[in-house]
Amino acid sequence: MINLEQLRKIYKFGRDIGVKDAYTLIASAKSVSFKKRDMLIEEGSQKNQIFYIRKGLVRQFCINDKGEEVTFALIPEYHMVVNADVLLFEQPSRFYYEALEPTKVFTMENEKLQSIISANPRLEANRKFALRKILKDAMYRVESLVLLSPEERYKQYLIDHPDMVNRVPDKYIANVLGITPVSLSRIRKRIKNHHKS
Amino acid sequence: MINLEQLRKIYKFGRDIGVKDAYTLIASAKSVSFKKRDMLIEEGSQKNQIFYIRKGLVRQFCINDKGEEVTFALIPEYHMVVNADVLLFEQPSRFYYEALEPTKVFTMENEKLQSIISANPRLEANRKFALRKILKDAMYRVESLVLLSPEERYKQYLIDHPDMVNRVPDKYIANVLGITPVSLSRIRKRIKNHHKS
DNA sequence: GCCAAAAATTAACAAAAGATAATAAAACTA
DNA sequence: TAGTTTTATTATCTTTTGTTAATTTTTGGC
Repeated sequence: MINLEQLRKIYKFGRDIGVKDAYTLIASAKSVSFKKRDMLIEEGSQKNQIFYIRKGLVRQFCINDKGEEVTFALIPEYHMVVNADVLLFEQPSRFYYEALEPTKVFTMENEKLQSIISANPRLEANRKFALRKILKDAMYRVESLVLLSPEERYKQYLIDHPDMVNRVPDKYIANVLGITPVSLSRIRKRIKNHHKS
Repeated sequence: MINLEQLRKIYKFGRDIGVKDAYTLIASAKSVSFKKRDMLIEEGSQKNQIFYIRKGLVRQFCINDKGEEVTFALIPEYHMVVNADVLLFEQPSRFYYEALEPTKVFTMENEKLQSIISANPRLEANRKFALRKILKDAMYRVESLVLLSPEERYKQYLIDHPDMVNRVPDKYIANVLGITPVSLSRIRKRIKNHHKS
């Protein structure tokens, strides 16, 4: 059972949502737990599912032409997992979504979510809020990739996600920043040395 | 005066919009023309204006710490200009928006746009459509920056924006791709040579 | 068409990044 | 805890990029 305190925390992302509306959503959502290394979404999936991470950490990755895994995003608790391929690009998912930690989510078919929102106009504001958050994150990331050097990008990442570095291997973070693990290791060394002097 | 054919073309971006609704919007929008090098938005602006480019080309750029202009985006006709700083990040614009060609836009205060949409529920679908387009573009760009090398990124850019290369200096495109103009020149040379062999 | 300004290319060098492999450190498991 | 596996670091070498400046090419205005 979920109490009000938890509810408020869960809906941290939805600044404007009321408790009643949150209940409406949660009541219709499936609550699912994933063990470490379980897949939330497989490559090729066409299912239009939306996840909300209550607890845990999800890694979005694809397999490149050399057969290597490339981590594209690290998505922690209080964030949404939306599959852009299915939701926006109307194509099968090119990405896997894997739980890196024991992970608890609420999940719902997008169609169902949309019909619930239609039936509860107050939720519309929340949908807008969630979409804006996703857009903000994407914009912010474009900015850091275009305007910052890899080293600056890593420093900013540490500021923006201070806990992430303790939760996942560096090689995942390297991929997210668009560089190789070897290069990240060198950047870390460089920063350490500059700091000493 | 604007005829129906023009209207359909203008609203290319709004797949689902009806002619009546388009008129509602256009009737309330200001139609503005910019000469080459005019600024649509200045750095520091707090105005929450939305632009729709009917014709022309807009360059979004900022000034970096060395005082150099860095082009962040190139926005051609049939696209929206939204100032993410004001609209999403609630801060003064860090960017300039400059017309690179004689440019005609429709423009409206975001508040006004929102109230018109509230009063015309059919427009809601169009708002969603426009927002999704912006999100798609941002996501696509993140992907190309994270997963592709600069050379691959340039090749993809040529495919996605085949006309852009004839409309703007290469140095702007280099910035958009997150590389220096010198580096882009070398990439172009490399591609030309590989193609020959 | 000529001239001035802007842009693109090239050169030369330094710095950083990619690739691959070897080694060291850490994390996981039996 | 010992042993295995994974991850991080380091080394070596190649490639690419950044930086700065010189040179060539292109563009735009008169």
